[in-house]
Amino acid sequence: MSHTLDSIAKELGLSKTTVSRAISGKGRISEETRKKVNDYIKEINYRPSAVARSLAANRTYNVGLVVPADSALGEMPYFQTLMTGVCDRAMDFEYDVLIILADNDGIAALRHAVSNKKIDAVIVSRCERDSKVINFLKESDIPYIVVGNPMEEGVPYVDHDNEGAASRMIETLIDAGITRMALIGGGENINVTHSRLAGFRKGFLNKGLKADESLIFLNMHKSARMDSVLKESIAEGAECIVCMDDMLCNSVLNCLHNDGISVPEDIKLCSFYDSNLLSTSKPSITSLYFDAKKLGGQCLEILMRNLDGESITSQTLTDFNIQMRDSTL
Amino acid sequence: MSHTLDSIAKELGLSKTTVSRAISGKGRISEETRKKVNDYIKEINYRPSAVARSLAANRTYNVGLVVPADSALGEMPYFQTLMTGVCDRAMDFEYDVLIILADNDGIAALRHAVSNKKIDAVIVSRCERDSKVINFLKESDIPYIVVGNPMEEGVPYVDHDNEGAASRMIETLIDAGITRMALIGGGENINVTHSRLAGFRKGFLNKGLKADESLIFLNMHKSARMDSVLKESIAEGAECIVCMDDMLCNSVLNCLHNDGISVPEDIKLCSFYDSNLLSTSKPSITSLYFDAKKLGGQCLEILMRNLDGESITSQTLTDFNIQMRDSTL
DNA sequence: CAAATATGTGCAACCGGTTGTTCTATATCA
DNA sequence: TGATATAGAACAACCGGTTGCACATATTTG
Repeated sequence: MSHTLDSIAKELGLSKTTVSRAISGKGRISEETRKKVNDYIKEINYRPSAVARSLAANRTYNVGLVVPADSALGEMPYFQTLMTGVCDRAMDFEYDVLIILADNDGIAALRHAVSNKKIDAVIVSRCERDSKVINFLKESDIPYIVVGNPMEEGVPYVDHDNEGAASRMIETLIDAGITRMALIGGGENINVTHSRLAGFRKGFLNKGLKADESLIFLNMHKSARMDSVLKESIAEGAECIVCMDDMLCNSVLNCLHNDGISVPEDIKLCSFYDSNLLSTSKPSITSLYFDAKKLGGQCLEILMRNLDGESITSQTLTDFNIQMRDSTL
Repeated sequence: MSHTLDSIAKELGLSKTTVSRAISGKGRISEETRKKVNDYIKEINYRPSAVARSLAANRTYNVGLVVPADSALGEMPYFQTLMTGVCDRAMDFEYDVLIILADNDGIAALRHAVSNKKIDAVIVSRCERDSKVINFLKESDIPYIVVGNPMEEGVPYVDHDNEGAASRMIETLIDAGITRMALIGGGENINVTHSRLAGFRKGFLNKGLKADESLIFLNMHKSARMDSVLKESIAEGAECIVCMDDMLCNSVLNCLHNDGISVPEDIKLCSFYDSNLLSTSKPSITSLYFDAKKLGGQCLEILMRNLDGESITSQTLTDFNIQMRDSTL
C-alpha cells in the first residue's frame, strides 16, 4: 500500500497539516518536527501524489507540447532537439511534458488536453500560416507560446533570428566570393520559410547585390522536381545551393551525387540547423547552427514565469553560428 | 469562471451525483434527466476536470513514453512514427502521453514521473542492454512494456520479428543472386542490433550458405571508419551492403557517392525501416518496412488491457514488407 | 391490496493533498 | 504579575470529481 500524508501523520503521531508543512517548508514548523518528518519520508521513500497536489493547487504541473502530426516531424532532428530542451527545462520546474499531436488536419488531441485541463500551458513547436492550432489557443484562455514567429499580432512566440541568420549566411558566402546562389526552401505554409527567404534577399541587398528570384525554389520537401531544379540552377550559373534545412540539404546532396556532380568542386552547398543528420556527410557541410535546445528551454521558462504572474510576450534569440566546412570551400 | 459538477447541479436543480451519473452513464438515471444534463453541458461546453477524476479514480489517464535522451533519437524517424502510434492509440482510450527523457546516463525524469504518480504505465521506446530504465521499472510496481525484445526473463515487450525479417531480407537477396554481403550495424548495446544480426546469419544458413563474419561491422552509427569499412567490404568482394537502419544507410550512400562508387552498378544497398528519411534518395533504396505506428499502438493497447486486469506479457508483430527498389537491381 | 421489487435521486464519504483559522503553551513586555 | 505576542500544532474546509448506501416514489407480483 502506498503512503499518504494521513498514514504518515498517524505513524508519527502528528496531523496531516503538520506533515504537509514539514515537507513543503511553508508555514510555522519546528526544526525538530521538520527533521523528524523528512527523515521518515526519506526512509519510506514517500513522494506526494501529483494528482492530489494538482487538485488542491489548481495546477497540473504539465505543459503540452504540440508537435506536427504529419511526417515532417520525423524528418527533422530539429524538433527532437527542441523537445529535449523543453523537457530538460521542465524538470527544473518540476513540470512534465505532454505530447500533443496536432496540425491543420486535426486538433482533437489538443482540445482534449486543454478542455480536460490536463495541462497548464502549451508550447507549439512549429508555426504554420493560419494555423488551426493557434486559432484554437487564441480563443481558449490557456497560456501558450509558439516556436517561430507567426507574424500575427498578439501571438506570443520565441524564435531564432531567422532573417538575420539567413542574411548573415548570404553575406558570408558573398564575402567568400560566391554571388550566384540558388535557394531550396521548404513549405510556404511554414513561417520560418518566409523569414529565411526574407533574410536571403536581405543578405544580397546588404552587399549591394540582388538575389536572383528565378533561382528561388520553395515547397521542395516532397518535390519530385528536385533533380530538374538543381540542373536548372547549375545551368543558370549558380555557384552554390543554399538549403533551408538539413533534410533538404540531404536530398540535394544525394541528388547531386547521383548525377555525378561533385561538391564543392562543381557546386557548393550549405544548410541551416547543423543537425547531426548531416554530421557524417561527405563532404562536410557548411551549416548555420541554431541552439534549438536553448529555444525549447526558453519557451518553458517564459511560460513558467507567466504562470507566476509576469507577462512576457515574445522573444528572439539572436545567437547563431555559421560553421564553414568543406562544402563551400 | 469554470464550470464544475456542483455549479451545473445547482443550475439544473439537481445533485452533483445525478449530474455525474448523467454524464458517465453509470448508475440509474432517467432518460429525461440524462438528456437534460447532457444538453446543458454541451451548451456550456463543460468537460470534467481530469485531475479531479484522476484523484477519485486513482488513475492519471497518462502513460509515460521513455525516449532516449541522447541524440540517437533525432536521427531516427522510427521513434517519431512509434510515438505517433502511441499517441493516436492513446486518444482512443482517453489517455495522454508524457514524454520522459531517460537513458543510462540518467533516469531522473522517469523517477519523477513514476514516484509522483503522474502516469499509470510506461512504454520504453528503445531497449538497451542492462538498461537502468528497465532495472528501475522492474523494481517499481508500475506496469510497463518495452519496445524491442530485451532478451531478459520477465520483462514484457513488443517487437517486430527482427530476426525473421532480417533473415527474409537475406534470403530474398540470395534469391536475387546476391551471396556476398557486408552488414553495417548499429550499437551493440541496443538489442535490435543483435536480433537483426542473428537474422542475418540465419538467412544465409536457411539457404545453405554462411555469412562472412569478417564483413560484419557493428557500432557504426558515429563511426569515423565508415569510409574504410566500405572500401574494405568492396575489396573483399561484397556485392551488397546491408544496413541495419536508414540512418546508417544514408551515411553509407553518402559515403559511396562521395567515393564515386555507384549504386547499384558498383555495389548494391539495402536497409531496414523504410522511413521517409530515404524516400527521396537517388537511387531509390530497397528497404524492409516495419509498421512502427502499429507497434506503438500495440504497446498502448496491451498496457490498457493490463490495467483493466488482463495479464498480457509479450507480443511479436510478424508482419513486415520488403520493398525492392533500384538500389538492389 | 399489502408486500416485494424496480426506478430515480440525493446524501455523504472518499481520493490525497493545501491552507486559512483556531487553539494552546510558552516567551516577551510594560 | 497580568497583558500581549509568538511559536508550534491541529481542525476543518476545500479542490472537483466518484460511488456505496439510503430514501421516496412507481411498478409489479401473489
